[in-house]
Amino acid sequence: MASKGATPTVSDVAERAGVSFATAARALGGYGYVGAASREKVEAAARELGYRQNDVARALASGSTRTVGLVIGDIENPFFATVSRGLADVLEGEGYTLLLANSDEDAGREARSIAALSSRVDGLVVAPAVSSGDQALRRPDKPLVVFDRTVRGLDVDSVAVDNAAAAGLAVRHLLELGHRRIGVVCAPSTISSTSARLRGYRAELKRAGIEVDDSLIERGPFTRADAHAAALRLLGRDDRPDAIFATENYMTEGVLLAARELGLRIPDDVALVGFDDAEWMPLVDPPVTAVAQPVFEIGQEAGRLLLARLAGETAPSRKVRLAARLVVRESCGAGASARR
Amino acid sequence: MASKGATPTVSDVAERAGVSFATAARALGGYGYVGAASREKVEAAARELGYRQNDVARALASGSTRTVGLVIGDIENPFFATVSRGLADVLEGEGYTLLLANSDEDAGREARSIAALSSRVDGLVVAPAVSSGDQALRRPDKPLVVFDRTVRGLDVDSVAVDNAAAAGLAVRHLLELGHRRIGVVCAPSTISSTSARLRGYRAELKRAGIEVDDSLIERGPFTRADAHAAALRLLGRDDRPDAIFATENYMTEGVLLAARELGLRIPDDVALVGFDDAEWMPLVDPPVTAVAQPVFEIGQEAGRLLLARLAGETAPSRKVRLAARLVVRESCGAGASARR
DNA sequence: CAGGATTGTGATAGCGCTACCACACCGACT
DNA sequence: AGTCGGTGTGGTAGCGCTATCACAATCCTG
Repeated sequence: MASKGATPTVSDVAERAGVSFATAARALGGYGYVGAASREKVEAAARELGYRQNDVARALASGSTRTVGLVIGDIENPFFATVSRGLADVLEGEGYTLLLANSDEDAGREARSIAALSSRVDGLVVAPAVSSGDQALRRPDKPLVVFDRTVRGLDVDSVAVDNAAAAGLAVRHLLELGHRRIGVVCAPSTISSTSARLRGYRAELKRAGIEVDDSLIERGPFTRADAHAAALRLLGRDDRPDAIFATENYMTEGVLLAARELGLRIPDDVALVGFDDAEWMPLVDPPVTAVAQPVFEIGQEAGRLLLARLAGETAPSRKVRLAARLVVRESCGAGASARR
Repeated sequence: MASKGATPTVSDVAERAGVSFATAARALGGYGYVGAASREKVEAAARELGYRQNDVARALASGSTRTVGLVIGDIENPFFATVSRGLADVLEGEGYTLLLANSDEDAGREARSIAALSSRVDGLVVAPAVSSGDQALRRPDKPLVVFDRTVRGLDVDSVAVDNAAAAGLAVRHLLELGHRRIGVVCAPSTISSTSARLRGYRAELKRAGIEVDDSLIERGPFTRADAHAAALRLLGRDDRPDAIFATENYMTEGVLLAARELGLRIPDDVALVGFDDAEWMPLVDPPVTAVAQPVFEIGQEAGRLLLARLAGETAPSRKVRLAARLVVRESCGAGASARR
């Protein structure tokens, strides 16, 4: 073994440096006592041999992988992409790496991903696809942080905006501008953030004395294509609503696309308020009004919560609630000031 | 040890099933011979104990992690997000997991990510930030596939579109519509795909008998903010170009934003052709004409190349070149007709 | 019915590290 | 001098698996 062409191990370095395996391991691993002279010899030998430590072996021996698993619905969704960036931002600062798994918003795939990941990570960050949760989530043998959505009866750290209140913001804006028949294009309400947004929508209508018409709520699975189809159904009706609340960015895209195909003008024929802001929203015609979540911060906060647990914190679970804000542009008929 | 509260190991299962460690390991690991009776006993015991195999230990013992590392500039960039989706699509089918690292388009961070990842993955997929490459890339002890960009003198599998030709497509379109002074907003040309696109741009102008004016080429680092600033510089000039070629989606966003701020109408005051299509491009005012890369397929192809190497293929390196196509919408002044 | 192939089982040597222990040495106290 | 804490070093037991061996039992096949 040893020396040949393969990647050098601690033993190889030790031999070359003329010290014991234990000493080389300490110098290389950065633990325990090592004299200055030995350390230098070891470092020189490591450099000459091109030694690189084996993280897998280290993980097995130490019981810590320095890796965090992230399970999300879809990395192509800018919301998740940005969250993962915020998470990576915080984690990488502490030397952790991100292991990624797409659940495709499917409970089965999510469960499998969690199972597969959990033996190779120190902690997990998950946006649970189903609010009823899953065995894998219920007995987490590793620290777990949930974001964007919650799971009934699952008492773990979580971070999200107050979705009901944020949805209220959007609906109130529509109401204030005189819209009364407000439709909704949303994801399945098995997703807790969606159902919370729906709750906020209903509450706001009720407060305004408007009866909720459930037929105005179009649900689709969590994809662009489904959102598009749902929007087409809603806007294709004879008694189409005069405003639409899209509960998520794919849904907003779908409504925009459908309106365009149907030759409907926004906001004149139908107003639109979205949930989740995007870089392109100021750029479309008309610029889209939307609820903006502090997405990057959600990721960062999730990272901080997890880091605290990884550091051994045992306090009761924390629920971090971040504030969302409404970014008013022109798709609801407000401030049609400048252009058009 | 054994039984207590900790996660059960193969030994625990073996003991409970009343078979030897070796037999339990084979049944659980799915290798070697195991009789039907033993297998059942082991499976029952595993179920009762809630056994879950430890991937870290398996990786150390078997020398294979069933994990692939992906090093990209920025997961928030839809291009990379989609590629990673395509990659995951192919890899997960074979039971591989994705380990993700953002390089922020920085050579140093990239090198560190590669170093950190390479001891815990079976193979790497990288979009190299710098065309001159890096030590970590040069002596890959693991299978490596690069995509989108190339590295001088690095002979490894790669997949990308023919960037020069694709850029030519965009520039020719502008030329055919009568635009002569064509500016460029691009990323640093240390990125090989950017420099290839620039090469295509120059070649196309030359072919049309137009002299290249280097002052019309604005470079910025690879961020939205820099793209915006670069676009502002270019469009703010007294002798501003009458058309712009944006070499990447962040650059396209920047140009759109800058034009809007400057009160410039597209395509009347300035035409725009982008590189990389996006869902929102049909939605903006006017709909943006852009070169569309088969992004998902790039990811899939990278996955297939890597999988082949992982399976032991030793053929000389393959360079997969995919075709890009121009999606004509209205931002260059063409077919202001319907909107197809 | 001998003799080889096939199947099932157990024992055990690592994989490349971390972490703990024992020991030796040193200067600095009583 | 005797003893003690701090320091440096080597030895080595695992971490939870995979993989290989040796061996036994069963199965063909001529």
